[in-house]
Amino acid sequence: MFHGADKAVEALLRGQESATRLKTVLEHQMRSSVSIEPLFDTVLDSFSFALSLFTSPDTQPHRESSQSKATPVTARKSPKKNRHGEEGLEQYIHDSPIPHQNDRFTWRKYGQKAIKTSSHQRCYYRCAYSKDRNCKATKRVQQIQDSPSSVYRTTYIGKHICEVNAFLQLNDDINNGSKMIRFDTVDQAMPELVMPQLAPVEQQAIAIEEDTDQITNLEFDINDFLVDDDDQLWAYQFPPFSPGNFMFLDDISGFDYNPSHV
DNA sequence: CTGATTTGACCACA
DNA sequence: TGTGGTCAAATCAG
Repeated sequence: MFHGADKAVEALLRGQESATRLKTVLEHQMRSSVSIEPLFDTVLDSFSFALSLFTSPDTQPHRESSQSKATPVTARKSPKKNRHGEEGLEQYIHDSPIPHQNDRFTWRKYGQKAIKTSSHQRCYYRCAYSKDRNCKATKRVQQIQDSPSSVYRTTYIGKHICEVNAFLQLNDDINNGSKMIRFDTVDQAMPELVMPQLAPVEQQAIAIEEDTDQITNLEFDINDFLVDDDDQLWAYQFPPFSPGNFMFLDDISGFDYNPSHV
């Protein structure tokens, strides 16, 4: 096997788990309000991630699907300082047929400009919490290919500080007796916070009425799988959706997932 | 009324 | 000096 095989296996397991959930949702679709699109995306992303490990085991894989692709750009040819003198900010490019909007973060448009090399205008967005939480993350969206096969390029620049700040604030506010698990430190999670997320499956509560009149409550979150302290693959590759990197023990009671057993 | 978007002007860099 | 990125006032929408 190659370096990263364990990660590939985990990705495949993750895809399998999402497919199973998708099946459950589809079987009860008529009575469920849960969106299945995030689950589709999760399945596709998981398999794409695993495949990328097989095809380029020695490099940090980037996620790619039939509909879109995302490419981290860590080294700019000539890091251009912005007007505040910051340079070398991490970039992440995401190409898709539609503008990449469902990326968990809240953006505020602050500019739009015609670009000389393109017939389409470029839109500039910054984190909606840029002022409140001093978050410097920005993104640019530009159509780089005309219809019918139009392609929108979303370039994420900088790291989201807002979630960390929100987490710290939340930590101060938490005074109840709930037990938490920290998956990693804030600093460890930080480098990837700007990256596009796996299908942003928000905390969804499904109330599915079974044929047997049995009520089953399925409450899940992608991050519920980030329980392996020894291998922080998913915490690194797919940062959590909730502020900070913690979850309540109540959420994972009965959880029985251990990749090392596979 | 408030928050979000638009848009022309300004600024920094190559 | 041209180009791309950001600012901020004006405008729009809920």
